[in-house]
Amino acid sequence: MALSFFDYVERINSLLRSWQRDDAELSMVPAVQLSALRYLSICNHYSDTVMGVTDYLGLTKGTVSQSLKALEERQWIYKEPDLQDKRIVHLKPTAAGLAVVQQLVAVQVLQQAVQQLGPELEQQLTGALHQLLSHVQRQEQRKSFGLCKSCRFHQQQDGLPFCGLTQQPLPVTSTQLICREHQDPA
Amino acid sequence: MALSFFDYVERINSLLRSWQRDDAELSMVPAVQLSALRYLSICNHYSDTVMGVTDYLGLTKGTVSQSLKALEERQWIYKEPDLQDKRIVHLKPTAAGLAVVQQLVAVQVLQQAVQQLGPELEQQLTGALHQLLSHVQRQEQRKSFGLCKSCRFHQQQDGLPFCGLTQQPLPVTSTQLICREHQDPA
DNA sequence: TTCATAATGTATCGACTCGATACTTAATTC
DNA sequence: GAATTAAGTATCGAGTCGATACATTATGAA
Repeated sequence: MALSFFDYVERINSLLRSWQRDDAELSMVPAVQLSALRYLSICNHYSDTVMGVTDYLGLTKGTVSQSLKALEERQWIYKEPDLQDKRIVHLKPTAAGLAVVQQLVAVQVLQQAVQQLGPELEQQLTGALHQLLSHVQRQEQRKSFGLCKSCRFHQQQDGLPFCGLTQQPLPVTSTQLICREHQDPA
Repeated sequence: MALSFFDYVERINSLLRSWQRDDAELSMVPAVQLSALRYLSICNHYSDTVMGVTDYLGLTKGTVSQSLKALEERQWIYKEPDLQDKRIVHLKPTAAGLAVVQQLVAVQVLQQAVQQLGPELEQQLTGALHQLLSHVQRQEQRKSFGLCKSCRFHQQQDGLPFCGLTQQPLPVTSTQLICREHQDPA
């Protein structure tokens, strides 16, 4: 009997915790806040809301609302009311917030370790993970949070990216970000 | 730019959280307690202590001591003092505790999804993860928590398993479990 | 042997997370 | 226009978590 995939995930999680605790600057920052901050740095303009973070992190909106409030007090994000829907607030990382994301030790160490695998193994690893999540999402009816450009609603109109779900043109930068409405092509 | 390995890990973590919260019976049980319980169900007799759990989960011993106390109150584990070292207490899952471990939805869903990948992809995935953790462990001087039988101290003596580190014979069942003293072969 | 040091584990405290509940405001539907 | 739905906030209690202090037992050196 060998270690299961679940065991590896648990092990990696423990390592992530350890790295964060050993980080002199960020050890006092709750892990959820950093996860939310990182999400906000890689999600598109349809997804940078309280509910977006809520779905992504798998928590309740009350909990998330509090963590985001803390992030705002740290001045790592700021809020911007939506122009169309007055219920919605967009959450955007500040320059300081982005700097924090880029200094996350966990991301750096993992990235370095992945690179040591070499391009083939890295390809196999992320490919298998992608497929795995795809299966899970299909079976469980969960959101996939995939890249905008890999979405079944992603289109081109007059040479510019366009979202077939919202029927709106897309900022070019959005297509490289993840979206809470993402659906794999059939 | 595609999703990074870190992104996949974060995504899987969110799913794990969601599954646990949706679990009718276990949603009230803190995730740390379940992680500790599962660890105790797959670790050998050198590792089933407060410090073993502490190292594995990447927390402090005070925190872990509390969670284990809660597990004991649920009667999912029981304590057994060490015969040689009177400071040490061994933590063993009860029958009820083992039943809980085997009903963890997260483990089941992930296992099912991995199986859908097929044997080759599964092999690639776990192989890459194993190598990845190996690199990380070497660079960061962290514990690897690998399988007893894959340890550089694992030996045979009179046809029976033997630990070269503790200089003690090993129960046959231990060799299939993970150990906090595990070291990869040079 | 004896005394200092280290290791395992527990107890307590305060800051914080997290889910549950209740609530406000705004959009949508009928 | 009323009912319903959705986004977000506020508050509360149980529990996590790190820090600190402490008790007990091992270990190692003088």
